[in-house]
Amino acid sequence: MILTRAEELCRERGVQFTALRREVLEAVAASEPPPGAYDIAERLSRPGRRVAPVSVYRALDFLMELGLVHRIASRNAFVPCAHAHGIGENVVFLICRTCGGIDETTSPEVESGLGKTLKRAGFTPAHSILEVEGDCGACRDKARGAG
Amino acid sequence: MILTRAEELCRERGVQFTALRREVLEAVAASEPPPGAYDIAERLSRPGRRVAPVSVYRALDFLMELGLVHRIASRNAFVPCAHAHGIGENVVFLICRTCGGIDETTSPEVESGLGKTLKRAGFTPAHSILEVEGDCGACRDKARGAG
DNA sequence: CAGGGAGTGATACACTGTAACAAAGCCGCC
DNA sequence: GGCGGCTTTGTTACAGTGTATCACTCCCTG
Repeated sequence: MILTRAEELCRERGVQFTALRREVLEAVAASEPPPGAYDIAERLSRPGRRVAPVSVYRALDFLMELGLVHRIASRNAFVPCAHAHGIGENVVFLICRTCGGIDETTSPEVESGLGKTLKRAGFTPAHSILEVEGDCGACRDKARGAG
Repeated sequence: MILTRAEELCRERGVQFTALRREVLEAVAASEPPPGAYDIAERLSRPGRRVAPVSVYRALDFLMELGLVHRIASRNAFVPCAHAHGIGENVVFLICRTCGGIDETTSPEVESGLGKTLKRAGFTPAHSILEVEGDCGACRDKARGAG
C-alpha cells in the first residue's frame, strides 16, 4: 500500500506526512484516469473547506520529491508511483488513448540502450521521461470484440 | 536547410507554405534556447503588426504535422527537427539544464529495447516521447575549466 | 511564554492552450 | 471577370496550468 510506504519514507527522512499530503496522495491513487492538480483540488474541496490548487501543487512537489508520485508531462496529470523503486530510476509510462489509463513499467533494455546513446552523444543525464501513447491490452481486446 | 525541406514537403503534399508558417519555422530555427509559442508570437510582432499566439499555435500544429517541428513536453518549447526522418519515428531529446539548448538524436538501441518492453506489456504504441535532461558536453567542459 | 521553522491559506498573477466566429486570400469554374 | 467554396488568418474571449507573495497557524524548542 502506497500510504504505508509514504509513512515509512517520511519517518526515515524526518519529514512530515501531514493530513493534506496524505489526502493529495490518496486522491492521486484513487482517481481514474490520472487527475490534474485542479481535479485534485476540486476533489478535496467541500462546502466549508476549500483546498486551493496552490496547496495541491505544494503537496505534489513534496510527494514527487519522495518518488511517490510522478508527473505525466504530456498530460499534465499525476500518477501514484507503482513501484518501490529509487528516485531517479527510469520508468516507462504507457498511456492508453482510449481509456486514459496510465500504466508504469520499467525497462532494462531501454535503460542500457539509452545509456549507450547518451555516451555516444557526450551527454550526462540527470533524469529522463519516457511516455508512450497507444492502446492498452484491455482496450484493444474490447475494440476487437466490438469490431 | 530546413526551409528548403519545408517547401518541398508542402509541394509534395499540395499544402500551402504560407508566409506566416515560414516565419514561424524561421523563428523556431533561429531562437536559442528553444522558444515557447508566446516567445514566437512576440518575436514576429512589431509595431503595426501583431501576431497572436493562437496564430502561432496553428502554424506550429501545421509544422508538427509535417514533422518539421517537435514539441518538448517538459518545457513547453518547440525545436526544429534536425533530421529528415519520417513522421512518427522515435527521437531522443537531450535537454541541457545549463545552457538550455536542446539536441536531437536517434537511438536504434532504445527503439528495439522499447519495442520488447511494450510487447511484454501488451501495449500497442502510437507514438512516444523521450526527453533527457542533463548536461551537454560543451557545458560540462566549461564547468570543468571553471571548477 | 518567546522565538523560529515548517506548513497552509488566500490572493493575485503569469504562462499555456483552445473555442468560436468574422474577415481575408486562394482556386477552380462558369 | 465574377461567383462559390475552401483554406488561412485575425480577433476576442476564455479555459487550464503553474508560480509569487505575504499572512497566518501550528508545533517544537528553549
